[in-house]
Order: sequence, then structure tokens, then C-alpha cells
Amino acid sequence: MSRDSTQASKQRRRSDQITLSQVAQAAGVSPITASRALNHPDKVSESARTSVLEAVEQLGYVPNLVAGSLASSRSKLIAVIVPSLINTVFVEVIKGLQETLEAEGYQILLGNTDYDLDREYQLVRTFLGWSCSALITAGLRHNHACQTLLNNWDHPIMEVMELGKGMDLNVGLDHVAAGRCMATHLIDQGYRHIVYVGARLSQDYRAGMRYEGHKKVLQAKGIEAPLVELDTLGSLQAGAESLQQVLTLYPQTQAIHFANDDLAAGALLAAQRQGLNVPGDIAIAGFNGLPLGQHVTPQLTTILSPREEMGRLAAKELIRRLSGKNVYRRQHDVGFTLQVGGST
Amino acid sequence: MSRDSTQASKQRRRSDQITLSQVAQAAGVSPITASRALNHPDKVSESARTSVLEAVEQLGYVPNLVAGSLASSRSKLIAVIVPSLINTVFVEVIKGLQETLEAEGYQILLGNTDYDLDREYQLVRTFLGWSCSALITAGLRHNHACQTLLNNWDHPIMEVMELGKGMDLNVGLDHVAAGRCMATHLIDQGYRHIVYVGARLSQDYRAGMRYEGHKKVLQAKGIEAPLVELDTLGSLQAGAESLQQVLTLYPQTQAIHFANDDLAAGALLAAQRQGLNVPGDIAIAGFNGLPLGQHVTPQLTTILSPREEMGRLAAKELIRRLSGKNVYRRQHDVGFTLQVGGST
DNA sequence: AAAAGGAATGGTAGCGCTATCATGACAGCG
DNA sequence: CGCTGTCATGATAGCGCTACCATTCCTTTT
Repeated sequence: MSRDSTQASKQRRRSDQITLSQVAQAAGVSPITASRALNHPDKVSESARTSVLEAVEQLGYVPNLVAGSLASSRSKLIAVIVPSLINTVFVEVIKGLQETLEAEGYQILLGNTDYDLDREYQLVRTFLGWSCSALITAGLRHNHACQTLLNNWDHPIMEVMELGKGMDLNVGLDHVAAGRCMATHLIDQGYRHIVYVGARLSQDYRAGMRYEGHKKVLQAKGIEAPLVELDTLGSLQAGAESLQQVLTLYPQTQAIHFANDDLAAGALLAAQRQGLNVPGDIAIAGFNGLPLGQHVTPQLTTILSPREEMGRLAAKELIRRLSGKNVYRRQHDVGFTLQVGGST
Repeated sequence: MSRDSTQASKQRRRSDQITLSQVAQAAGVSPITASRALNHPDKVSESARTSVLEAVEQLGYVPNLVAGSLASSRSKLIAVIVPSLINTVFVEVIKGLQETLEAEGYQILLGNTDYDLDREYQLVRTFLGWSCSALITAGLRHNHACQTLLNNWDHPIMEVMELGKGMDLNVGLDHVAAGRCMATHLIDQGYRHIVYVGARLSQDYRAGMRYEGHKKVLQAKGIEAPLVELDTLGSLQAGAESLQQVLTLYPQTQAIHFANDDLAAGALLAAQRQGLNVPGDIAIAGFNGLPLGQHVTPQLTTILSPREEMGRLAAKELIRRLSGKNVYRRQHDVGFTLQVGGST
């Protein structure tokens, strides 16, 4: 009877957005049938389904995902937390994740910790509040509060980048082994005075792990393993500057093992500008396998890490888990490849 | 009386997560007061506030943002839609956005269209369903459905990357002018046989706009403006390969104006490998001002576009608008800078 | 023919939070 | 002393959707 809402005691609808009930009414079915037509199409008759879809089209209905998530306590959101977007490595992992997750209808909620574990905790708290269906985070290190919070969370957690025993799922590579690999290569090439150069190893602790591997190999041969730690972020510029610094501190240096390709390429290009011969005067090695390294002359010796692949695999495994399938392995090693160029 | 829920007719709580009501009970206040203590701290007495915060701490309460958003039809989510993550340009804009938005407590919902406007429409639909408080999208071109959908949406919309009359807010630069700028520089340097090389200009239509500017300048001088369009994405590799192609198609070429620095740097490095002198045999220019261009020899002539700055400014203007302040200008030109290196 | 099973649909009651209005307490005012 | 205004708090009623159970109608089984 009271069609018009003049008395409308407690009207609260702010936006005049179309609701599922209106769609249902237009389609001549109950709201719950309309809901099913959209979310479980196989559970309604074809006639109901088509009339609902028509009504959706006609009214321009946009499902309120917030309401849906609250009612079902599920969502198609996946939280992705990385320490930095400046470092292209993480971006490439995100790329791989994004590609795979979006294809399955998931949306990415992106967070950046700036290498701050407390910040990470705050982000995790916020993201859990969105009842994400999973969380992907870069690295195995978290602060205590974060650890407890996540332990009590009953959704999949995927830790990427480095290999190890995580909280739940893990896709990554063994950075210590990568460091050993490159150090071994340098020694095999006959170099004995080898410096490792990294940038902010306390933040980029994976580069620190590579140094650990590097050091072990050298020490096993009775060789010193000097470390030069830069206080800037890794970049071509920083690499160029570090070259000078290394040669001043350790004039006998024959080879430099850089923590990443940006540094290494920066140093290589700087060496050329200074008329130094690579690898004759100084050998240079990097890590990551960025395209840039293949385009400089001589080509950069580096370790190729499958970053996008890591993202894709992580996403795939996560989806597997989310769709209720059995997970046989929680740890996945994506490996790495030594790429020998002319720079060593 | 009935404290235990044995008969529990229609219990539906799936997760045993702490709710605000439990916090309120522990703090000895009503749920609404607890809500206020957390969201409008100045609207409750200090005693209430502290006891609520204590209870939150003690119980490890994590606010359910989904429920909050539904009730208030507001959220701290901001949708960000870009055409690609492979192109670092967009990533840098995201970086700028992210930095500024996260500092203000906003979360980013990230979408990638893969240069497909229909995909963009789908993403927009989905994101509107999350009742985002704003939407940021790269570019001014959208399909019709998307346009209508967004016109009826009553939240701020920010279109970035290129300058022009958008739907709402806009931060970007004039790509036609940038193309003109570089073409003028090349002509001033005395080059007359100039080829423009771009990759998939129908997708990267902003590179196409730069070509338009380039062409106009050349034609005004009565010079031909040949275009070589590559079918791959812009990359060092593609740039290296295109060099050959250009020299075969247009043997007289004196200068190549590349659509971006990746292509240009790839070509420059390839030229060096082939023993060609840059700029003596062939001059090379790019666009973007990537760090790489400053580290090759000779330095790459390019146009510096303030990408992170664009993201930061866009985020700032958006926040301004979201906090209800007056917006005086809807369009913001971030400009560009010609960087002359030794390559032209 | 009666019982049992299945498919399509709907009614009801929340999900956890906040907007709205109502209340009571107390200060300031003429 | 009543009147108005401000402040802190609370009761109530949703936000738009879906889980859960119930109902109906039809097909299959013994």
C-alpha cells in the first residue's frame, strides 16, 4: 500500500544505486534467486537466469561487492605486500601475480612496506579487515605481532622471493646458494681479489644472504671476502660511484660481485667511460638477469632469477589452494641460472 | 540468561573473530561508543576512549572494514587502473600515487587492462562494487559503457598521463607538444632525414600523439616524416632490432626519434656493437628520461617526463578533493624537459 | 500407489558495522 | 526556576547481500 516513502521514518540509502532487489523485482523473481542467477548460474532455471541477466543489463546494475563479502565473509580480494616499488624485482613479481590472479577474477590490494616491518604489520591488519581471501607477502621475515596475527588467520598465506620454511605456502629461490654459485664462478675464472658490493643489506637482506654464500665459498678457499656496503639504494648511479670507492679501498681488486644488475651495469658503464677494460682491468658480475645486462658490451655475467615466473607460480599455487585442492608441496624452488657474459 | 548458544537456531558466524561488540562489552560501553572511540576519537570522553583502546589491544581486535564500508557506504579504497605493468612508466606513476595515498591511509586496488578498453570497463565495474572513494585511471580514452558508468558515479575520477579535457580531474603532460619539441631539436641540429620509431602505436597511443607532433614540425619544413611501427612491445631488444630495419628501409636516415628510451637505448647500444658512430653515423633520441639514458655513452638525448611527480600530484589533488576542499583547477600540466645528450 | 529423492524457488535472519534520532546530564542565561 | 544549548552516550534500524532452512512440484524407485 504505502508505496511512496513520504513518512519514510529512517531512510538511509545515500546513493540511488540499483540494488539486487530491484533487479529481482524487474525480473519477476525473488532477490535470492537473482543472487543465485549471478553467482551460481547452474542453480537456477534457464528462464530465471536470462530474465535476471536482462534486468541487470537494462538497469545497469553493479553488484555491491562489499555487501556480498559481508554476507558471505568471502571476497575475491588478495592482499599483496611488497617492501618497495622502486626495486623493479618486486614489480616483476607483482606483474606475474597480477596476470594470473586477475585472469581468475581476483583483485589485488597493493601495499608497500618501505622495508619497515612495523609498517608491514599495519598493512596486514588493514588488509585482514577487508577479509581478503589470501595474503601474499615478500619475504619470510615479519615482526612478532604480525606473526601472531597471521598464525591465527585461517586463510592461505604465500611468502615469495626467498626459499625457506614459511608460515604456510612459499615460492622462492635460495639466495645463499645463488651467492655461492657466483662466487664459485669467479674463483673458477681465476680471480682471487674479489669484493662484494651491496646496497643497504639490512633492508635488502636477501642480498645479504647472497653475500653469506659468497663469503663461505671464498673463505673455504682461504680467501678474504671484503664487503662494501653502500648507503643508497641500488641504482646505475650508485654502481658507478661504488666503482671508484672499491678501487680506492681495495686497489688490488680483480673482480666485483655486485648485489644486483643495476649496480653492476652502472659500474660497467662507468668503467668504460673511465677507459678501464672489463674484464681485463676489472671483472664485474651482477644478479637478477635484467635485460640491460645483455645489451651492454661486454655482456654482464649475472644470475638470472625467474621473477615473473615466481609471481605466476605463486599465484597458481594460491589459486589451487583457494579452490580447495590438495596442496602437496608447500615449498617451491624456482631456481636460478648462471649467465656467463664477457664481463668476468 | 541464555548465555550458551546451544540451541543457536541460526548461528552464522563462521570465523571466530573478535567483533566490535565484544570490544565494547570488555570496555564496558555500548558498541556505538566503541565505534566512535575508534573512528571519531574526539566525540567520546577520554575515559571511554582509553578503555576501548585497551580492550582492542587486549582482545587483538581487527576492525572489519567490509562491514564498516557497507554501513557507511564509504571506504578508504582507491582504484588504480593502468594499461600495463610491463611498461615501467606506469609503475613509476603508481609508485608516486602509492606513496602519497598510503600516507593518508588509503589502500590501492590495482587493475591492469592490458591496453584493452573492454577489460577496463570490467575492472571499473568491479571496483565500483567495492565502493571505492575514487578512481584513478591512465589515459583519457574509455569505451562508451565505461564512460556512461563513470559519468553516473558520484566520486572523484582522476585521469593521468596525458593532458586534456577529462571526465573530472586530470594530471598529465602534452604528448603532442613533446613530439614537437624533440622534432624541433633534431631539425635545429641539422638533421633532415629523420625516422620516427614506435611500438604498437594503437595501444600506446600517447606515443602516437608524440608522432603527430613530430610529423607536424617536419611537414611544416617540407620534410617527409616516415614512421616505422614495430609489432613488439618497447624493449631494448626491440630497439636493437629496429635499427637494422630502419637502415634497410631508409638508408639515408640521419636521425631516429624513438617513442621511448628503452627502444632508443637498445638501438644506441646495438649501434655501438656494430661499430656505428653515434651521432656521427646515426643520431638517436628517446623519450622518458630513464636513468639508463644518462649512463650510456654518448648520453641519450631524451625528454624527461616527471612520472613519479605525476603520480604524487594526482594523489595530492585527489586527496584535496576527497577531503572536501575546493578544487580550483581540474587540469594540471606537469610538463616535460628536453634533455640534450651527446646522441644527437 | 506410496514413499523417497531431487530441482527450483522463496522466507527469514543475519554478516558487523554506523547513521540517525533520542535521552539524560549539566552548564549558562535572563 | 524554567529554558535552551552542548556534550556524552545509547537504542534502534538498517547498509545490500547471502547462508540456511522450508516449501513446492515433479520425477524416480520399490
